[in-house]
Amino acid sequence: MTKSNQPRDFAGLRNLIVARAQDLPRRLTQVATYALQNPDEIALGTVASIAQQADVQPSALVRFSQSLGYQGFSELQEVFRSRLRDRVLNYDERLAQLRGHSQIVGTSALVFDGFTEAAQKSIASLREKLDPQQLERAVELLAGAETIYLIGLRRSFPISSYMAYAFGKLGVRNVLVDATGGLAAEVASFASHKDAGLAISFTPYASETVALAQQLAQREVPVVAITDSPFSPLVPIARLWFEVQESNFEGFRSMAATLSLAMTLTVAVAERARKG
Amino acid sequence: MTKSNQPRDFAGLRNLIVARAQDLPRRLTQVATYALQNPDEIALGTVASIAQQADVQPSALVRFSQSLGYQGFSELQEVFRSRLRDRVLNYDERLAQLRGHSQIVGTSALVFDGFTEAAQKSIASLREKLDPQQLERAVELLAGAETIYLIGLRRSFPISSYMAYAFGKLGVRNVLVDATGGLAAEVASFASHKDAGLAISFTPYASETVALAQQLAQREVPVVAITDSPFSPLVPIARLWFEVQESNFEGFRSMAATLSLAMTLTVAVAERARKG
DNA sequence: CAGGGTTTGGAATATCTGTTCCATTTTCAT
DNA sequence: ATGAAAATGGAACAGATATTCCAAACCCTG
Repeated sequence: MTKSNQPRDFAGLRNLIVARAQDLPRRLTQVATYALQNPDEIALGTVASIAQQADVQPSALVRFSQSLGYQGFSELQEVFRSRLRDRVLNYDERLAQLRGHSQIVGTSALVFDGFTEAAQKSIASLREKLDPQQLERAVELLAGAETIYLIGLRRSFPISSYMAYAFGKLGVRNVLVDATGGLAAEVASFASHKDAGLAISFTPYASETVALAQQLAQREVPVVAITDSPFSPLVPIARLWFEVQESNFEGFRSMAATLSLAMTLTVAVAERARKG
Repeated sequence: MTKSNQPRDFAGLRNLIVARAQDLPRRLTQVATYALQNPDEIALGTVASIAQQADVQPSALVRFSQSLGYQGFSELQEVFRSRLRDRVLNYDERLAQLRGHSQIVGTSALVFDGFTEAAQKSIASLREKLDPQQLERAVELLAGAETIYLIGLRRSFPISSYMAYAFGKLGVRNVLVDATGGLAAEVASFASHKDAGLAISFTPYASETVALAQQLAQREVPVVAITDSPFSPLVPIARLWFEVQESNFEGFRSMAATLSLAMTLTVAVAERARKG
């Protein structure tokens, strides 16, 4: 017991339970079956509530956890919770998880693993949340503009600069309002109501981005925003806005979902503009 | 208070929070923002742990819940938990299921679907192919450099500009060699063998990128390359190179995998450099 | 700038939760 | 059938948790 190889991730624990289930005492097998069939209950319930539903004593749950090598039920429950949690394991947890898998090849591999997982999760989550009609409206709005003003600084600059490049290739008139030369405000002042703006900003919202978007809005230029919360300062300014929540690893936010949305907007707008 | 219209489902609660957030006291607004941005933490954390992460007092969480009409925090938490229960599948399971069926509404949704699919595929494939030892060597090489010269134009510019931004934040000396002002060649001529270059280029390889990388290599500056084929003109120049094959949709290449690799390099290099 | 109400921090408290322990029952080898 | 070992139930306990409460700080309004 306490073999120190207790899995920290759900997949591993699942395998362990399946493997050990048959040569466990009767009550504990009962717990094992229940656990695999109701993982959400294990994750969210209390010892008492789970025991009642699984028709065992609370102590059986603790014993079950211990027989799997965990210190107590709470430790096992943490693994079930990680399955529900939209959080990429951190550095140490990742290390712990890889122990024994014998593919520890270096710390940068861990970082890579973390970032790719964060990217996958971000994209999956956006895919679930994005409202297609909202997307359609945004495309329509932007496609109708004479010129599209792209606003994205700091972390969002890669996104806006990508769009500027791609729009250029696709023959869509656009202006990348960036900070080089400090002419941003002047550039934005050329915009009219026939144009449109696309502002991208995430916590902590760069004040220049917000100011520029505001400037456009005041000139009655419709603005589409990509941001990360309903409380973003871009939201009250924007005609339409998208909420993109990126998973993060070690405090660094993935940008995969935002980039995918940006590419979508670029291509869809270009297509729409060409057709009508 | 206790208006008996407290939502029991997450969507309703979300709307309520968004609506009420602005006319709540300062601390409670802070809680509202945190709650919407970290719903999983609210669902799974304890009052103490959440309070710490949101940087408020535990009592603020209870007050927040009550001001929304709930009896206490636990009641509010139950709603956040229901959201996790309803989400039947976890990310990996969902990822597998997404393949193929997704109800598509408009044509732009189709584009979105295509791009996210391409991004997911690219990341998955890089995850399989990437050699951890190669990654480790690249990190070591770059971390040892006095200054890192970042070369990426056109389509690769978002990547290199992201790295420049992140390196800057992390205190790693770097120069983004871009085309603005036509001074690229001069900038690159400052590099010495104590520095390192990172060149990013994909088909059709921008001639300036290749030329700049070549210039660095001739000055005995070691160059790490990110490119898409063993036949890339960067390969013979580079000390080390990564092959990143991005899936494409309608001829537009995803950049998700490249971006993930770029983020990995940035963070891993910064960490390595800090340690020595 | 004074005085009212509101908001906030932080300690005190009452409740709930996981865990332990031990007497009782079951199981199984002899 | 018998005794030892393992498993089980259930109550007792220790610790953690949500909640309450009150004094201090903070805003406004007049």
